[in-house]
Amino acid sequence: MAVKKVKKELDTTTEAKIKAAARVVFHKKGFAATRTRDIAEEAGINLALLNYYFRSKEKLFDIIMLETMQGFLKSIAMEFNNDKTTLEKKIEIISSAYIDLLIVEPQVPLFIMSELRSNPNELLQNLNTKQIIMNSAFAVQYQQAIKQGKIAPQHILHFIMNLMALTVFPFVASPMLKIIGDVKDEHFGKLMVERKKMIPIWIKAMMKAK
Amino acid sequence: MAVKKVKKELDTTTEAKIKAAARVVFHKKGFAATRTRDIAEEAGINLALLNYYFRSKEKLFDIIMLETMQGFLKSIAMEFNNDKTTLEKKIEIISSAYIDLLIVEPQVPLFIMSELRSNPNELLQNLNTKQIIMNSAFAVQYQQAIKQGKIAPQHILHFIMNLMALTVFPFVASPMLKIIGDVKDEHFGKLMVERKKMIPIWIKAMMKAK
DNA sequence: GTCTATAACGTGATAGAC
DNA sequence: GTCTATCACGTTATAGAC
Repeated sequence: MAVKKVKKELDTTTEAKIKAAARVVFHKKGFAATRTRDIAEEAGINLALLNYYFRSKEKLFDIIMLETMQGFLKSIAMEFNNDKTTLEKKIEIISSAYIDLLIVEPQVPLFIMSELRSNPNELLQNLNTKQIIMNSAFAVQYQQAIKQGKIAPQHILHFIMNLMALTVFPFVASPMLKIIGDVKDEHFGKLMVERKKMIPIWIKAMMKAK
Repeated sequence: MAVKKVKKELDTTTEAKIKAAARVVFHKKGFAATRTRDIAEEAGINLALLNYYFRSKEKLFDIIMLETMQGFLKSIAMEFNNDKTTLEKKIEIISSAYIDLLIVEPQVPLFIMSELRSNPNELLQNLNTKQIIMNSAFAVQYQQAIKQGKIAPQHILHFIMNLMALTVFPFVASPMLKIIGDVKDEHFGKLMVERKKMIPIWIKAMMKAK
């Protein structure tokens, strides 16, 4: 059958299998600690194929890194630029969507942050999330709310830090939290679900405080 | 002079120089990405001396890791167990002390968290911070405040997560935040100082919200 | 204790048969 | 496209002179 492969089958392509495996292993161990052999094994393919399709470990990594960053920032960036929703609604949507995302792929934030630490962040410059967020519909609404005295006059970066901190940090710190708090995986999951309700409430309280 | 070295001089010992260098490099790059040669160079000593004093890269790493974790958790653990201070005062002291600490060594949390990710956490088990926090004076005060209706009935781990998130996360995520927010290092530092004042205010507002 | 030289090993990448 | 075999190199660790 010389029929062109349809999209559904893309995941079973050798190339796709390698990418999927690379994603898993890189996310779990980071660039320096993963061996190309780990990826090949995870993908169930031969080591040579990795270089055949992607030329080098680094090239493969760059692809995974870029896609991961895009996936991670896309959800905020989009909702920040949605001019149909109120400030409060945005907070609910973002934190809820993020926690759902992180329950599925809890290693992503730590992966991104630890890789960004050493890398001369050329990769990031390409993601034009930069001014997309600071000039977003959200930013406008935020400044308006301050002018109207609805929220305390705090730098918008504090807001972004706080929102991300409350949603993302527990996943980044989970190994430590599980030990400090002596919490099992299942219980930890329950706490995260609770946070979906609480974070918007907490954030709103914070924004008014001064 | 066969006089025993006094404490002040300990830092100039070869062994101490290696440890100090190892701390710097491991914190910056993590275990997998650092080469013993990097440490030797940073310490200004010969590579062979590293193995002479510490037997292996891994043994040296374990020492740094343990000391770093202890330093990082000591400050919370101590204040949590201080029964002379009120709940509110504890929050102020902890967040302020932490931010001061992190301004000096901003790489520490990311180092700890990324190394903890892969490691079978035998190291952590030794730190008996485990039940020290959950059975602390703070924990008692926290439960009392809930009973007295002073704060919303939320699992104490949520509180710990929130306090750590607000103080620690900006340092963990700083590379990303600097790009998203287009912030220079100097401005970032100013934001962190602002947070010393704000975090206790925010936390108190959150604790009452429901 | 400190150095140089080198051994022993792991890992990324490729050549070449199929 | 996929495999086996192997190269080339960097890195950890040690032997042995000083």
